[in-house]
Amino acid sequence: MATLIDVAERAGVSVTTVSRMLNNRVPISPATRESIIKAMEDLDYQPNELARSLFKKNSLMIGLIIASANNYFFCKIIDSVEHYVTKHGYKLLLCLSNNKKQNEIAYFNMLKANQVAGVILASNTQNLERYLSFNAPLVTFDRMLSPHIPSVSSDNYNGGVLAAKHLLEKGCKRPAYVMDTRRMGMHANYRYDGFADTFKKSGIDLVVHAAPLDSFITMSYEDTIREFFQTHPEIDCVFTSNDIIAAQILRYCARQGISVPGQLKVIGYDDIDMASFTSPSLTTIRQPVDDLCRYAVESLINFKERNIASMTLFPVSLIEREST
Amino acid sequence: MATLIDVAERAGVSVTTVSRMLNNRVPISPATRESIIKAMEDLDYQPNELARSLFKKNSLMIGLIIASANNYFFCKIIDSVEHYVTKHGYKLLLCLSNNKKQNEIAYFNMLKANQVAGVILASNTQNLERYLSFNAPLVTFDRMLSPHIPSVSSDNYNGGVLAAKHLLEKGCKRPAYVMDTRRMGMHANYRYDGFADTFKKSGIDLVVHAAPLDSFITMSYEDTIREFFQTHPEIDCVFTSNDIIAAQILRYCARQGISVPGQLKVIGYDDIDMASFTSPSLTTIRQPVDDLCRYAVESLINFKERNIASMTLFPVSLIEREST
DNA sequence: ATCGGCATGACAAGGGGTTGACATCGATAC
DNA sequence: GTATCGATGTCAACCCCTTGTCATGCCGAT
Repeated sequence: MATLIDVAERAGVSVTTVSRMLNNRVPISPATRESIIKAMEDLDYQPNELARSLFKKNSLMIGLIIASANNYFFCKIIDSVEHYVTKHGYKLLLCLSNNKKQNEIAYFNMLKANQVAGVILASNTQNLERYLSFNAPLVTFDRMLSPHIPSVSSDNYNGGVLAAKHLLEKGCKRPAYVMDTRRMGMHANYRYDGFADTFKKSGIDLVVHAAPLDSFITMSYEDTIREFFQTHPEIDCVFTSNDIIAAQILRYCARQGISVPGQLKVIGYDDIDMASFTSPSLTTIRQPVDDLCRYAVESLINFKERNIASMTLFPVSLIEREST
Repeated sequence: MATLIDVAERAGVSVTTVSRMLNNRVPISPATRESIIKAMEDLDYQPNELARSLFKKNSLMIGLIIASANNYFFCKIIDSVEHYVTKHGYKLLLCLSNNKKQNEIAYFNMLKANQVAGVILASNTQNLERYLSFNAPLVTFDRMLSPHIPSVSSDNYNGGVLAAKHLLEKGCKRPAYVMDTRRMGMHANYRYDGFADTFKKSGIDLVVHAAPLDSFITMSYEDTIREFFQTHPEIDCVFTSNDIIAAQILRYCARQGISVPGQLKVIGYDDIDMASFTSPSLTTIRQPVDDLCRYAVESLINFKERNIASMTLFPVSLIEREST
């Protein structure tokens, strides 16, 4: 690969001049500028980002640690984060942890070793914070690691409330909540709280059914759903902690001849694309994923002081489709 | 961040010794080794990968250029590629091009500037090769860029053959192929060829319907499907160029009261997870995506000579489910 | 006492680029 | 004619780590 020296020689100027031009540090005469540009093109020159970052003590890379790319909701996050990272001239280092603590720690150390400009942590097992030393800005997505680390998430509690109100309006009396295993620090836990609180205000208790840990990584909820229907044939509506569970419930119903929304109303969470592909299409709580991702990325990039620790919630909305 | 110098000072040895230990260049006495390890732990030291890579003239990064992470098939690729990249001690730089040539070129240059160890190109518009200068190993995924660049893909022609044979066995007489827009160099074009050739041998012609360019990025095929059914009400089976189209056809049929597989048999391509979520579940041609990705990653890592240009095809299989 | 081998140290150069200090030189202004 | 300014050059230090060369000191073998 051509280096700065090659470019300078070919353009007949000094290395300093080329470097200064590339970094906009000083006015350059049109003639010089042009000959440098010509030389760069001739040589197909790309400044070595490694050398640059080494000197500047930061690379224009942002790390995203997330459990898997096999889950449709996570894909949306990856897609959106990549978009904003690139838009701001950064690059995305993607780290898929499978939700395992040792992987998360290893990735985190790797990202530090690569001097990343920031890390978005959208995967974690509990008690991770003591392993992380914070020299790069860090923001967590959908979870709270510690009060000192900013987190972004949708307004999960309200999501639960909206779902419950909607089902109450539709006349449901025997609700259920089917969810991924509750894990400490997850904002998603508030979905349940909002949902349960709202039903309780109407004097209605609900059934809760949880999938095994980490089902969401591979999106395999079939056993959970079968089990759920076998143990709770009486329920008349179900709210799920994500659209994937809901979609699989719809499929289960189709096979078992349970009519939706006639016999059972189903409402999901997230509003992934798949929610509108199912049949019947899925009523769901929409998270503004794109906004969340943008905020996460931009808060890393604009990070100044470590003291702006906080929690940022984005509003959710109910999208009514055919399943309720 | 702590540097090598800090570690050496704290361990009471020379920088040279620490570096040599880290790089396994020389035997180190147990006592020294231990005090260095202790110092590294105390200081939470991570060797600066940038400096390391700069000296070694390569970084342990691999770039994946792909159109989007919003498409379920691409997600599988991303997931799998990340897995193998990490397994071999490399890191993944994810680049989402939206299938736009200028983005691809920009990403490619960025990857070169970051001295990546290799690039997997799974996105491209036509005639890209003249923009790429090859100092890093490159492998294309599902497309052929030029005879000099190795490509990996599934055996698409055979996939088409399998689909056609299966439908013929089921007694279909009026087949259709619904696909993404044909683009030059895509291996997926052979799906059509295999499918059409096989039906032609039985004296049967087929209807072809194509979605607008780039529909696959957002997976929006609704208009295409409506149009297709309006113009071709007579068909009795349909093969699609991917499972997402097929899933949306199933949904269309559910809404329109077209019974599957009774009135219409549907067969997809890829075997993404969603294929088993639909109702009825989807018969499809399975690609061994994980094998493809592993091969792509490992062929980059083991790359030695530029002269092993070739095309590598992986076998496909028909997964029969409920839709046929 | 001598020699060889082992573990380590000291030193310098190098990877590619950035930056500050200071010098140079031609052109413009007065 | 001199002061000024703008564009560029020269030089050295620096970012952090790696590596080759040569030196040193210690230990065990002879």
